[in-house]
This record gives sequence, C-alpha cells and structure tokens, in this order.
Amino acid sequence: MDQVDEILSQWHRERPDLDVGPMGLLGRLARLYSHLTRAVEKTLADYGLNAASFDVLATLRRSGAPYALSPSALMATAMVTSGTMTNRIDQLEKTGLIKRQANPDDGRSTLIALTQQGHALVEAAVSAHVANQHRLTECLSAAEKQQLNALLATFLARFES
Amino acid sequence: MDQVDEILSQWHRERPDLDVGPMGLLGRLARLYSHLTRAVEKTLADYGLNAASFDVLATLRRSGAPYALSPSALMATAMVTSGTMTNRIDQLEKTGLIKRQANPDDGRSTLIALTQQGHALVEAAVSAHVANQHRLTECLSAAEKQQLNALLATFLARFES
DNA sequence: GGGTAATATCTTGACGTCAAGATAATTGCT
DNA sequence: AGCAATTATCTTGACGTCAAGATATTACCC
Repeated sequence: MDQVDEILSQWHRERPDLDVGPMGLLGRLARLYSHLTRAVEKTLADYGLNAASFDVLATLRRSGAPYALSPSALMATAMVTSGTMTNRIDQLEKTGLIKRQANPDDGRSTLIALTQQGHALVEAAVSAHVANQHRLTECLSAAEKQQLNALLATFLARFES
Repeated sequence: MDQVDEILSQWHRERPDLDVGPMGLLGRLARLYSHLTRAVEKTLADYGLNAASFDVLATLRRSGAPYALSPSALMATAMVTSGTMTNRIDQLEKTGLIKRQANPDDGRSTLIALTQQGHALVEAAVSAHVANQHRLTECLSAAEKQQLNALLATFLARFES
C-alpha cells in the first residue's frame, strides 16, 4: 500500500465508476521519473551541468568525431522545440563548452561543435552519470531490469516507430 | 533497434568502457514520460487545465467532502515546493475553481477548497482523463500492464517508503 | 531564371518550477 | 508567562520550456 495505492483507493471510494488501473501505472511512472530526474541532476550539478545541458554535450560526444551536429539534429534526439534548443546552445556557448560554426553546405544551418573544454567535461560527467545510473537501478535484480526494460520498449513503441 | 538502442550503440562505439544497460532503461522511462505528459495535457486542455492545475483539483476531489486540504497536504502529494504550490493556488483561485479559506484550527495555515465550479469541472475532466489513460495504455496486454505496474512499484519503493 | 514553397534557426512573451529567504503563527521548554 | 525553535505559507529572482511568429536560405517547378 504505497502512496499511489492510496490515491487509487481514494478514487475508488469517491468515484467507483472509474476504472483507475491505468492511473496507477502512469502515476507510478510519473513519480518515478520525478525522483530519478532529481537524482540525476544532483550528480550532474557536480560538473556545473543540468540534465538539459548534459544532454546536448552527451549527444555531441556520442556522435563521434568531429563532435559536431546541427541544432535540428540535437532537437530531434532531445525532443524539444527549436526555441528550447537555441536557448540551450546559447548558454553552453557562453560557458565555452560548445561553439557555433557555419555550415559550409547550407547557409540556413549552423554546426554545434564541442570545444576542447566541453569534450573534457562531458568525458568526466558521463562516467559519473553512468555510475550514478547503476546506483539508482541497483534495487532491481538483473532479471527485473531486463523485464522492465523490455516492457518500457514495448510501451515506447506506441509513440516512436 | 529503436531510438534508445541507437543511442546505446553510439556509446558502445565511442566509450566501450561504459556499461550503458541502466541508461537504456532510464532513457526509455524518460522518453515515455515525455510522450505521456504531452498526451495527457492535450486531453486536459479541453477543460482549460494542464497537468499541474488538474493535479490540484483532482487531489481535492478525491479527498472527499468537504473537498478541502491545506497547501502543505497538496504539496506533499504533488511533490512540489511551497512556491510552486502557492503559484498553482493563485492561478486556480483567479479562475474561481478553488477558494482560500481560513483554517480555524491553525492561524498559520489556510484551507484550499473546491468551488462548485471547480467541483463540476474536475468531475468532467477526470472522466475524460481516465478514458484517455485507458487509450494510452491499450497497446499493452492486461498481463503486460500488470507486470509493468508491479516492476514500477518495486522501483518506486526505492524512493518512497 | 523567377517566384513560390519548404526548411533551419532565432526571437518574443508567457508559464511552471525551484531555491532561498521573509513573514507570521504555533509549540515546547524553562 | 515568556522566549526560542519549529512550522506553514508567501515572496523574489532566476531558469528551462513552449507556441507562435520572424528572418534568412534553399529547393522545386513552371
């Protein structure tokens, strides 16, 4: 009987006509997301980053040399609007972790590239981040992690595919 | 090979020293949350609400008559700070869906109560919201829903208990 | 080639959230 | 009773996000 069960129990008392099964599932997912986000940001804060800025640096890093992508490509993987990405890029450029370069092939576009400083920072941050992710999920057995991951993949396919 | 797998594959190529298993799980959870939040807000928008304002109205509604709770109680279930809850209450009070009442037992506190208008709105909105939640989860079988819910409950217990 | 449509990014204004501190009332200890 | 600590809420300033529109460049087609 956790906090989500308590919510479902209240709805059952007040609105017995509602089938709140899915609400339990989605409620747990939302609360879990909230806890996880806070925990992740706590670790990234040690590197002067938040989830948003880390996401940009990490996307550039894992894209491989020369560690440069267009704002559009960054928007797509981050699932944010153009205005949001412009703001993220502005902030990271101010702190010298990335730089805007002209795109020689398309005058409408620019290329966002990791600076030496940005590369070094994300290299350290991603190691700490991955270690933190292990710590956060170690409450689940290997089988549970595998099972949960598979179910999330099935669910996610509803929205991406 | 979905979009999350693509990310893991990139990391494997660039940083083979990292064990990115947990990153896949947490990444899917985050992307799923993003899709679900957007879908939920779309439905609530038909009632002039967003997830934040609906959350307050729904918490009051399911608490039962007289549909009144303190800001602190609302903060606890919503997992937000006092400043956030003050702002939510301000907005809902402006639109006449809730009203602040003095708490006769504690002069520091107030009671947030549903107005007649707020009660009527949340009554309709929660029906649509629950129907939408069914629609969003119908890609999963009953067994998958049950299994996923159980795993999320186990995971969530790491943070709440 | 010239003009319309499509694409890529940036700008603006509004909103929700948080951290830190301010204000006010209550509780507990002596 | 009186005073310090605690509790409950509100205030302030900053940040990240979005929707809608603006600007500039490229692509397409007649």
